[in-house]
Amino acid sequence: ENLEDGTISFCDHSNFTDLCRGGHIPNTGIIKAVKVLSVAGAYYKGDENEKQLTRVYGISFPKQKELTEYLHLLEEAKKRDHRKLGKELELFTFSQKVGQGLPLWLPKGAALRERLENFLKAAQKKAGYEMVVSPHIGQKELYVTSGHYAKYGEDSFQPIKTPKEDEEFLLKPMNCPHHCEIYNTKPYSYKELPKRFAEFGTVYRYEQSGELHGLTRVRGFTQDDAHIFCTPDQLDAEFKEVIDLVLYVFGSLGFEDFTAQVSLRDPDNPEKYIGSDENWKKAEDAILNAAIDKGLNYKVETGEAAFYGPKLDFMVKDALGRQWQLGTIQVDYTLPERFDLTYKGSDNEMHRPIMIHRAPFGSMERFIAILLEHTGGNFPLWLMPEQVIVLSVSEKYEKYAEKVLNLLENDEIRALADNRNETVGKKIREAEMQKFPFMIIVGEQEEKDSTITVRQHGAEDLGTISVDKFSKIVKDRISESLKTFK
RNA sequence: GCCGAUAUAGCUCAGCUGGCUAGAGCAGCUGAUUUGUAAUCAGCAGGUCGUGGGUUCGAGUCCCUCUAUCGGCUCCA
Repeated sequence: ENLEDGTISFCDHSNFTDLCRGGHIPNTGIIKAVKVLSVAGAYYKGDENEKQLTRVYGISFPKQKELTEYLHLLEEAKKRDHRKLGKELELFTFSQKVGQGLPLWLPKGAALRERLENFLKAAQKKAGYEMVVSPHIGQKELYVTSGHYAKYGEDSFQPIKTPKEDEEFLLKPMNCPHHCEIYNTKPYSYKELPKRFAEFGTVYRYEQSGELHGLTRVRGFTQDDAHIFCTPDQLDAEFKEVIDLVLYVFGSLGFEDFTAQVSLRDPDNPEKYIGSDENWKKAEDAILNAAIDKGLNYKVETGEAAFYGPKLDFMVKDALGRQWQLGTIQVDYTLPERFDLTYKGSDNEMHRPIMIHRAPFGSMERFIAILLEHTGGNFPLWLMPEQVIVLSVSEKYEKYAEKVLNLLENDEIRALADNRNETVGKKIREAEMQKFPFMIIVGEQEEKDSTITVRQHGAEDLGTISVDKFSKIVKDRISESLKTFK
């Protein structure tokens, strides 16, 4: 039942016949090295309303050696897990009391976030964005207007009541409606467009409990959000400029292995989407054209669009090969209509602007998680919470260590000193484990000659040099890795 | 939300088929040591064994509830 006649196939093994798409081996002698990796439930036909079956995941290799190598690789990948590294490097944590999926950012993690934000802010400023700020809650009416309430209202954090009857507020699950209202504060001429409103907006979504996953899927997160309001003539150029910005962000952070995914609507289920066929067609064409024009290596996925418009997502894999969406760009004709956004054209008539939603990181949380897994905690030098640690050979050289520290701080190098009563060996071991890019050792010889001895994490020692020379090396490395936008 | 597993000190873990005041290493504190490229030594302190209930003479250990986490599924504005 439920299978198409003529496409059904079977596999036979002596007295056993399996209904199967194919690919049975004649006997198990062919697969030498077998390992069951996990057992999990899976819905029949991938449908939540169907029964759940038990799926057994395993892998096999022609040789035991290859299996051993593969298992070793898995172990190595687990060491790069952002949940493990986040704990070890004291970047973020979770608390059962605070709540599921609500990350707490520790000082080092918060500093890292801030640096990433400033990096993007600088690029956005050059690209003509203006920063705006919107509140964390909004009246239910706002989301009824946007259509989000009808689509997600039941499955969201429920409305907040006030002493006043019939008054209801929702925790902000996205920033777009707010930005539409910001656009709506005054009339625009076509000469003023595009308007580009950017905000690091923290949003809250009631994700299913089983879906939460470290920092990659959480219930409270900050989007590096912006909405561009432009004329139809400007759409192509604006969309391409956003692609350039995303590629710049990915390039600066060493993401080379990503795929672009063009998500279109499922033409067989039009009830899942809002907006006219004509506008969907226009939006989908605009995205496809931009992807082709920019020479992106993209893949089209039908039925993956957001309910209000198609999107271009930048997908990156984590340490264990699971795919995550980072950057996203979406074309939207629908919200401008729902919020009755207008501008006056050169023909002296009122027109409807087109809205582009975009977030190059996607969210700060997920981006940092994937960045952690990709770098194994060895972030680009410019992003490192602490770039240098000064290790004094004994407490006798504490003063000199402080002096070196001051010199580095004057050169805007982020450094700290370890003057504890411990052996050099121990200080080095701990600094290595904390992944400090540079370790400076100072003792009797260095103090006498006013020099420092530099050890690098994962690279050759720099030997004994002057602080000035070291500062220059650090600065050069930073400018090498961090190119400015445009 | 669903299927399955897990939860012992700040961290990583041990605790056999239920049986004395629950152990170790690291981290912490105190003291000694003043150190030259991945762990100096000694002592001390630290745990209502995730929560609530139950079975039992006796529960970290067995059963149930809830919470959180992990692997998948489904979902992802």
